[in-house]
Amino acid sequence: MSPRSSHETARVIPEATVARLPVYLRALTGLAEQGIATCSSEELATAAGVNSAKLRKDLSYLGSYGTRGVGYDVEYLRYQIAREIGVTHEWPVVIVGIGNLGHALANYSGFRSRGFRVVALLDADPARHAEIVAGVAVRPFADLDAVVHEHSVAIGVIATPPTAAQDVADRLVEVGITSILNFAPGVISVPEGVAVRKVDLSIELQILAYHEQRKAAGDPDAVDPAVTFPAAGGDK
Amino acid sequence: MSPRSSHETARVIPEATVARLPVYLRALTGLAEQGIATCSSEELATAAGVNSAKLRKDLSYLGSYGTRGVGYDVEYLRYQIAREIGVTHEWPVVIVGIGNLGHALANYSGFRSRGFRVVALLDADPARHAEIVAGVAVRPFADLDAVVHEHSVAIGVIATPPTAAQDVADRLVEVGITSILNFAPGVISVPEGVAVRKVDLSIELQILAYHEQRKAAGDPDAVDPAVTFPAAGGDK
DNA sequence: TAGATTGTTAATCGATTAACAATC
DNA sequence: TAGATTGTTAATCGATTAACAATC
Repeated sequence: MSPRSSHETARVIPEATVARLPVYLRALTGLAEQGIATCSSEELATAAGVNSAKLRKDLSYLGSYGTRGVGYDVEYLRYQIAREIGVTHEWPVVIVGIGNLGHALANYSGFRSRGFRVVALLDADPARHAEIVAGVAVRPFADLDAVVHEHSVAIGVIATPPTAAQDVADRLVEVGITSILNFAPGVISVPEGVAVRKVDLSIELQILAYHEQRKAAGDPDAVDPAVTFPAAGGDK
Repeated sequence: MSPRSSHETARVIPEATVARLPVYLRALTGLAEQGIATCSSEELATAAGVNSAKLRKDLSYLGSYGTRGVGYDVEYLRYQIAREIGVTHEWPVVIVGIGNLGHALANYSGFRSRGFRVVALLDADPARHAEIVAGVAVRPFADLDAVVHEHSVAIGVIATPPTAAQDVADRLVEVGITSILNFAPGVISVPEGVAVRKVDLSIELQILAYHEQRKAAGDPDAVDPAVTFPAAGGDK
C-alpha cells in the first residue's frame, strides 16, 4: 500500500482531460438511457466524439475502472466520473442579470440533471423584481450577500451587459464566490484563486468565420476545426 | 520578393492562435473606444488577458504590424486582425430553434457589430411562426433551403432541443451550410469539411465544479483554471 | 487456450514562455 | 546615441497518438 491514504485524489488531472470528463459523463448517460450496460473504449469514444486512445489515456488519470477484454460498466464508470467531477451532489448557483440570456439560462432544464440548482436570480433593475422565472423570483442584486450565505453558493453566473460585468464580478468575489461563468463579452479580472470560465458567442462565430474564409479562398490547408480545438463535436 | 504572390495567406495560423484573434480584436476595439491610438504589446496583452510574449508570437503569424520601440497603431492592427478573421464584411447566419435560447441569441446585439447578421429564424413549431423576434420573422424550418440560397448563408446556429440537433445538422449540411455553432448538448456528427463548434453550458459549469471540489478538499495544487485552458479571462 | 480490450509507454506534435537581437 | 519595444529564436512544457504488453 502506498504511504498516502487510500482515499487518494492527489494525482493531478491535466486540464485538457478535465474539460473532457463532462463530455464522457454525458455520453455515458446517453448510453445508459439506451439500456446499454457495458461499452468498449471504442464505443464510448465514438459517442463522445473523441478517439479511443485519448479516451483511455484520460480515464487512466482517474484509475482503472475498466476490465481488459471486456470494456467498461456504463453505470459504474458514470458514477466514478461524476464523483471525480464533483457532481454527485448538487451545486447551488446564482445567476446575475436576468435579461434575454439570463432568462434562457434560468429556464435551462439541463442544469438540474447535471448537478446544478439555480437558487437565486438577481438583477439590478427594480422593474424586473416583480418577475418569477422558472419558479424562482428575481431579486435585487443587493440580496447577493444574503443569498450566497444562506445557500453556501460557490458558483456565480454573469449574464449582465458587458459594462456591468467587472463590478458584478468584484461583488461576487467579495461575498465569497470562487467560481464564475461569464457570458458578458470582454475580460474580467479576478484575484488569484477565483476560477473564471468564459462563454462568448461572437468569438465562437468569429472562429468559424476564419475557417469559412479560408475555405472560400480555396485554401487547400483549410481544415475542419472540429477536429482540432476545444470541446467540438468532430471525431477523428 | 518571395516566389509566392504578395497577397499571400498561405502561412498556417495555429488553431490556438486563431481562437485568440477575436479576443485581441475585442480588446483593440475597447482601446479604440477609449481614444487610445497606440499601444504596446504589454498594454494590449493586459487588455486581452494574456501575457505579452504569447500576444507577440500570435501576431507574428499575421505579419509585422508593429513598430519596434513604439508599439502598435490600434486602428491599423484592429483592421489587420479583422481582415485575417474575415469580419471586414458581414456574414449572414441562420438560427434554428427559437426557444428561450434562440430568442436570446436573436436579440443579442453584439453579433451585428462583430461581423454577423441574423437573416432568418427557423422553428419547426407552427405555433411560433406568428412571432417576430428582434425584427426578424420566425419561419418554418422547411424554408431553410430557400433562405440559405437567397442570402448565401454559410454559418448556421443550432439552438434546438438535443433530440432535434442531429437532424437539423444533417439538413443544414444538405443545403450547403459548412460551419455550425451548436448550443444543443451532445455530440453531432458532420461530414469532413464542415466545421462545428460547440457551446455547452453544463459542461462549463461542471469544469468549474471540478476545480471547486478540489479547493474544498484542501488540495494545495488546486489552481485557477482561468490561467490554463481555453478562452478564459484570467491574466498571468 | 484464443480473442478481445484495457492501461501504459514512448514517440510525436503543438503551444507556451523567456530571452534577446533587431531596429525604431 | 540611448531607451523602448518588437519579432524571433530556442528551450520547455503539455497534449495527442499509435503501438503493445498486460490481462480478463
